[in-house]
Amino acid sequence: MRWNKISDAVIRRLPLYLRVLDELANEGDTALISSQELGIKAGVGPALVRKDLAWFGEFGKQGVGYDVGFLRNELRKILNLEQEMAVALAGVGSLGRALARYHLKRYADTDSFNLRLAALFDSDPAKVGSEVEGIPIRSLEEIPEVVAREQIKIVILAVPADAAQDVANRFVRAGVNCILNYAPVKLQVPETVQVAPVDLSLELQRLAYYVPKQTR
Amino acid sequence: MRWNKISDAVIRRLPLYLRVLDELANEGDTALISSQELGIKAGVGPALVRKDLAWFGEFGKQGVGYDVGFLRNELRKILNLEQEMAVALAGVGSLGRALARYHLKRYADTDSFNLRLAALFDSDPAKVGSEVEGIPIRSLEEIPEVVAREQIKIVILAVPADAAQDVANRFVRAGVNCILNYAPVKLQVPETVQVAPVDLSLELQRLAYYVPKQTR
DNA sequence: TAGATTGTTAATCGATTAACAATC
DNA sequence: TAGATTGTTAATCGATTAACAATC
Repeated sequence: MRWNKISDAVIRRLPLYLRVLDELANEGDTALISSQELGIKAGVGPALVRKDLAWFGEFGKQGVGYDVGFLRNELRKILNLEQEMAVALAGVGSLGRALARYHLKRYADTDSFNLRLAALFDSDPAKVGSEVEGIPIRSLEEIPEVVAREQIKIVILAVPADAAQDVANRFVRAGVNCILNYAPVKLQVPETVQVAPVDLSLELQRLAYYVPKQTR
Repeated sequence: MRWNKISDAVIRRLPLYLRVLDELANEGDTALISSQELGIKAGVGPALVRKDLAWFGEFGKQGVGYDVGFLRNELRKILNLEQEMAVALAGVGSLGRALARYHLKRYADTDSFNLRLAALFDSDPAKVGSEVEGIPIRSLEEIPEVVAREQIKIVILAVPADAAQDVANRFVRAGVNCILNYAPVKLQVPETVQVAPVDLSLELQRLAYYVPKQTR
């Protein structure tokens, strides 16, 4: 299985398809689905659904469609969701704390996502040593050790803007190559590292453009 | 000023440019900037910077570049950021609460964004009536009245997945046409309504794809 | 004036859609 | 077999990049 350079646009749609398949699997009454139906439920054209899936193999049967359970399983394999994935959260402010709770609650029981919040980090010595939801808060110095021990693969950055790059660097040096970044900063990272930026202010400013000018 | 159908890809980059200009304006020592420099700082090619800006007018001078203060001001006008914009937050769980604090803190002093968190809503009768950061929590029934009175233009949805569509509908009916959606649900809205989806689990599942399989 | 950089047009690149032969 | 739907190739569409004349 060596899929060189599949466009990120494709990868972004796979979790969308997976979500639809999860729902169908839970309801339990649909064993087969066509690219047509899957597309409608995921908000994607049927041709694009087939093209996306075809990058990874031949998962369907002509004249029949895709087996829900089988395709779901293949997507889980492709997306690397079969094994437990350890995640760290850096920055235990109010946002970080909320994200910690949110993730714990949300992914504890999600069928196709085996996420484990394995560590919390904060630069504030007053916080280090205390616990959130039973997980101890550690200092930034412990990053290399804890990342290695807990096999952490993804870090959620919820630190202030001016600390984000430094903290990101620490995790990258420790071997983490996936960052979910809540800080309003464009992180400079090596090509091998993937960043998912979640930038509230950019989104809100974008939305403001669509507010009708008259009534404003 | 009637700019018909400018691509959303363009609109998404404007807040990026604005952020760079804000920083330069704060430092105060750069009065002029070329598309080259602006592009580097925003992570965009210089030709694209010029093309994006040219959709809205001729803001630069040949051989000179763009005036930082002037361009910043024009972008603020284009993005509708000159006047205070009232925002509501629906769903005062731990995530909603954190977002409320986060927004209040972050945008209280940001120079080019005049956002006011004008109302909180929650369906839980036990929460209705209490306050967060001095803002009372209201019931969903009060949406039409409060939206009209407070001139709310944007809603941040931080409600559970199964409530999201209903709450969104209520705000759309009340006249709100911009939604920042934290619920892991694809909202069905009229064409006139803009949704910015912030979907943690999709992002995390996407990142998981890039986790090296060997070490996993 | 000479040098620099814009605004804009043409060329390229990539992603989506349409079409259809293969086949279940 | 007939009907349906895949996997895939070709056509279209849109967005980015390159190039350059206009001009400060």
